[in-house]
Amino acid sequence: MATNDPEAGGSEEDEQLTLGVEQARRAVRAVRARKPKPKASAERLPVARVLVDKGLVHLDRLFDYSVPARLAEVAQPGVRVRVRFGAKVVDGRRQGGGLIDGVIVERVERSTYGGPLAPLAGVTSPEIVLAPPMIELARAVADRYAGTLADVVQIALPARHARAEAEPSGEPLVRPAPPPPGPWTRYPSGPAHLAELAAGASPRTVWTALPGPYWPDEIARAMAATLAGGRGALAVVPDAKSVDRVDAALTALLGPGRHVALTAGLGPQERYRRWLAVNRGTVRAVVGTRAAMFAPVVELGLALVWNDGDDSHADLNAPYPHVREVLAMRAAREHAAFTVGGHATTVEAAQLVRSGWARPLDADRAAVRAAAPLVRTVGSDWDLARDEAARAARLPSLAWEVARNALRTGPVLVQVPRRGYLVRTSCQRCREPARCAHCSGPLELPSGDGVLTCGWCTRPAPAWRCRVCGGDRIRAGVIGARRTAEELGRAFPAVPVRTSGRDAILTTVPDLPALIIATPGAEPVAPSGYAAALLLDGWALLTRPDLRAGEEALRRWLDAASLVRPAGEGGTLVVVAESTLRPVQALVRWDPQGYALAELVERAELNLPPVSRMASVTGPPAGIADFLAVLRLPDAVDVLGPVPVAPTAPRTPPPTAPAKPDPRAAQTRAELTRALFGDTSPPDRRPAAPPAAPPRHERVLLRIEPGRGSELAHALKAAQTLRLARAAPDPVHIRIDPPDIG
DNA sequence: AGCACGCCGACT
DNA sequence: GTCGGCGTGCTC
Repeated sequence: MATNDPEAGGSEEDEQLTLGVEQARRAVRAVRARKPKPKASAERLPVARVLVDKGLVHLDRLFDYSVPARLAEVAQPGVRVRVRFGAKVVDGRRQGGGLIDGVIVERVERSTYGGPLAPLAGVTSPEIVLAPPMIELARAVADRYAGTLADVVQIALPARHARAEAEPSGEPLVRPAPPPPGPWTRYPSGPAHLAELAAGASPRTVWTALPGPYWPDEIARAMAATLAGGRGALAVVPDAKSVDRVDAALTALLGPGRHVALTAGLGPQERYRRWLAVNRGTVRAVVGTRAAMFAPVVELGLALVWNDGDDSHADLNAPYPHVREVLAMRAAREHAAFTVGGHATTVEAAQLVRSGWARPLDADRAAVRAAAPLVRTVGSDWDLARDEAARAARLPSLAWEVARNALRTGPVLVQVPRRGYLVRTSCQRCREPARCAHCSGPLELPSGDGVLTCGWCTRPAPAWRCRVCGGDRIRAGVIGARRTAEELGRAFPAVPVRTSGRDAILTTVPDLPALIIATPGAEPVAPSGYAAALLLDGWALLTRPDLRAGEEALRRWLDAASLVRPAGEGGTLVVVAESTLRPVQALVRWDPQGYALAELVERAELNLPPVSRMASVTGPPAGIADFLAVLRLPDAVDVLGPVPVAPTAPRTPPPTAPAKPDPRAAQTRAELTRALFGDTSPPDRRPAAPPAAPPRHERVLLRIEPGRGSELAHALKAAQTLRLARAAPDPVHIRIDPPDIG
């Protein structure tokens, strides 16, 4: 067994020390006196290609090292190594160069590098942490997102913890028996789907989950069926709260110890311990939050993502891979089944069905009707509640009456939008977001009485007309806050009020009359369902400046509505939004698929993602100009902009932040900030100095026709690489599938 | 990123 | 005559 610790055994001096101090000193002197003798290399595949763990420098290159004979066996592809990097060669000998970490990507017969190879300094551990299939996946993800292999590996590999590694991982598991279908019997093809998984088949499905509390159990059963077929299963959910629910369902189904939960909240040791159990194949079922998308499940049979529209599924680290995309890539590469599930359907999921890549896994209308609450709408023509306090809370009378009745039988959920939705323009008459006639970008109204201008291509739109209703009057959106929620308490003085939001998230509430006020995503679960839910300020969600505003609003409503009792048990939902709006209609009809499909068709007509692929490039104007000059685009790429970007962070971190801030995320946010604002000099020099003009930054959007996204990513990466190689000033940031396009 | 080598001003 | 400015370039 080779020595594992490079500090103890990596250098020649140390090796000699085991012979005794005096002897060693003599040996060292002798070695130094002698001409440098080529050390014996491994006979087979004497060259290791190493991904070195060093920032931007190496771009996307691997570095070749010779494999000393003593490491020939242990230096397998996928092991962590220590190498000297940055040494200088002075008359045939290398000098200096620090020891840095790396991972062996492959072993080859000969190097393509012209110069002399340095030897591997040591193998950190014989554990194969990045087996070739995982490296190939990481490379594919890097290509898809125009990022580097090193960045993706950084996301995929947890930090090593030596003590966790020294522990045994337990015994391999026996296959469980296939689970009974349970709640899957509510879906016509549910039991058959489980049977397919258990039989080792790999169906790809877009699962529209019935409302109600059964989805964690349904996920657990799909995973258990996959285990029964002798394969592994991976489920990625948006937040720790959801992990806990699926975790509990898995434990109920399989007993303890047959699966692991991977969340950001774990300490380094426990995280690595669980990850190793997965990597070693002793545990073959994983549920986790987004970083788990790379969990090295042995013989993956099912990759599942729940609620893929939730923005915490987009990684916060460059190159910002998305769980749905990564899992789809894994399923395809590893011949595993794939499921994207949720109460809502994203446009991306609809596209998977429409393209034939996946098939729907739905319940029929009768089952939907049996499970969903009664949905009622309150449009703009509210009559305010007659009750004095409800009036003060600006509560529509319908909402007030529904809540008052429901509070006799159980808790009532009140969903209020979070603060901070931006102001953008929409049609005065029909509320359709105003879009540019040329590129479908969002129209913005500069402060004062400016001309309507496209936020993407900067074309003015003086003669705008709504493309839906033909209206020509613009309205600027404003937003309501959570103040409404506080006032609600006064409208129902006898009822306990609890809130669940960003800072203090409740997971469950008792089945007792109470008002539960929550922001989207933070809704607690009531064991027997809420008696009613009020979705307030729906229009504020809908006028958000986001391409996904409608989809997002519907998704949040459906998630909240899924916590309400079925209509048959009196469950009622009141949404305060115009009943003529498409997302509202989709909620009333409980038709998320129909909505997503219509949205997809429209996106296709407007050349918008996900039908077209988009990328954004952000940076100082000089950097953008240079980048565009260097960029060799394939034909049929639209270049939209550049436009100045507002000095705001592109996206707020998800509300699922762990108790301890993730330093990696923080680092990235700092990086992002730097990228957006340029190098901010310390502001404390002159306390009285007027605020410096914010450094200008620009963003350009690039759009390519469907099916050619990889060409765009490739071109962007090539340009970025070229600029980085010559250390061009004014670095720019590339983002594929930017989340914040108007 | 570090850390070298590289070719032009003020010093023992 | 040297020490040293950090401008360009490489790291297997």
